[in-house]
Amino acid sequence: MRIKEGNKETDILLAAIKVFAETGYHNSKMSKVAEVAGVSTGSLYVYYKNKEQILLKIFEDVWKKLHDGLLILVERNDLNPIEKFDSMIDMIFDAFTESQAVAIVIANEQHHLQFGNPEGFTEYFEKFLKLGERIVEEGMKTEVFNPNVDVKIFRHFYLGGFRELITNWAVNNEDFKLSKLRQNIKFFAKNGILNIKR
Amino acid sequence: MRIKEGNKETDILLAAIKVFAETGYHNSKMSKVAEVAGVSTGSLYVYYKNKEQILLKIFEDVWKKLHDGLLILVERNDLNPIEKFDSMIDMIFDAFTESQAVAIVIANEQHHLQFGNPEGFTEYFEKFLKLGERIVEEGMKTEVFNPNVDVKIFRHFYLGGFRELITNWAVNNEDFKLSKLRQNIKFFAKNGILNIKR
DNA sequence: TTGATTTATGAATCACTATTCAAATATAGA
DNA sequence: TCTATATTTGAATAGTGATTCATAAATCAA
Repeated sequence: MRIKEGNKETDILLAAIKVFAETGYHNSKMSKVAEVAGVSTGSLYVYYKNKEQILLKIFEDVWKKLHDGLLILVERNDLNPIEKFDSMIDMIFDAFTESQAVAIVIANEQHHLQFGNPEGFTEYFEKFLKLGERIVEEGMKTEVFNPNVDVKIFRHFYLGGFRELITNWAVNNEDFKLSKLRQNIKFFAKNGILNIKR
Repeated sequence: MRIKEGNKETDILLAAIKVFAETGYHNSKMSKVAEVAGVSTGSLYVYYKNKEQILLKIFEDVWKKLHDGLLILVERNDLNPIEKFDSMIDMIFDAFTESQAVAIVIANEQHHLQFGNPEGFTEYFEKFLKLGERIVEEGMKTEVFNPNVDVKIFRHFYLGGFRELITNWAVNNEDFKLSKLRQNIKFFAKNGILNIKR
């Protein structure tokens, strides 16, 4: 019996993230991924069924991690909705600023995956959204959040803004200070949802 | 001498918008575009240099139209910054809700084009952004807009939100009422920028 | 009607690259 | 050491689809 040397599965995934981020999924060659991973092209197909499955794995990992984190947050009862909302933004922010390459891949390919696979490309993404909505709806019940805001519209709008901003940071990170980005995003998001009497 | 019959150039562009919106630029075949346009594949190359040039033309048309409209708006001196800001949102909203297919193409391919062509994929997009910034900065000078907001961050965030929302409307338009979308977008955008004393 | 010129065609070309698979290699246990 | 089994390899395959170009068709002017 022979044992696998090293961890090619991980090597391949990391290489794919790097290559996809640099040249975009569609323009990335499997041979390049293999080269960066330090394995043969044949090995790619030992660990992944095909090119698209590699991309899906990248997404799954990101959204699963976010989902699991958010699940814990939602179920805490020592925090009020505003505190949860604030933590949620931090959580998303941290997940995407942890790796510029991952941020770029997610931002660039989410659309294709999301609308290309009608059944939903990863269950964790859908579940993650639902959890986020729960936090917002909790806040609406106690009227700390504006109950007139449409949750679905809110979610699309602010996630879209988030995405665009993070991509631009990832591509041109000298233009943005991360601390300022975080502060601005929180400011925008809260202004959009807090119930403010004027 | 022979005169061209009909307007194949336009037919091809409209067909490309339709096909690209349905299957995504990368998965769209030139033969399909030709079929929908009712011309031969050879004709595509009489009117456009290659596939990418067709995509670029779609973008150029959209951003040029928006740029020209915004230029007129910016230079009016019978409107204050808040009124201009409001009109600007209407203008963008109308441009993208006019054609679902165009909205989908723009939303899906803007990233690839924007970051694939470092010199800027269309001058009109850049100029359009500059004009928008001018409106915001005017408002900051008179302090009707919050001068602490970073214009660049604001712009990326709200355009990103806009984009995400419009795409989802274009793909699943039964989920969103257009009037409600417009109202919500204005609410979010103004909440993000207005200088409100609390 | 004819010839010149422009426009349109679509089969053939050509480049590209994801994927396969037969062979080679490495390891563990006997 | 030797054999069985698992792993790795990369050249060959195979499918795709953008683009080309020789040919045909249409129009106009003479």
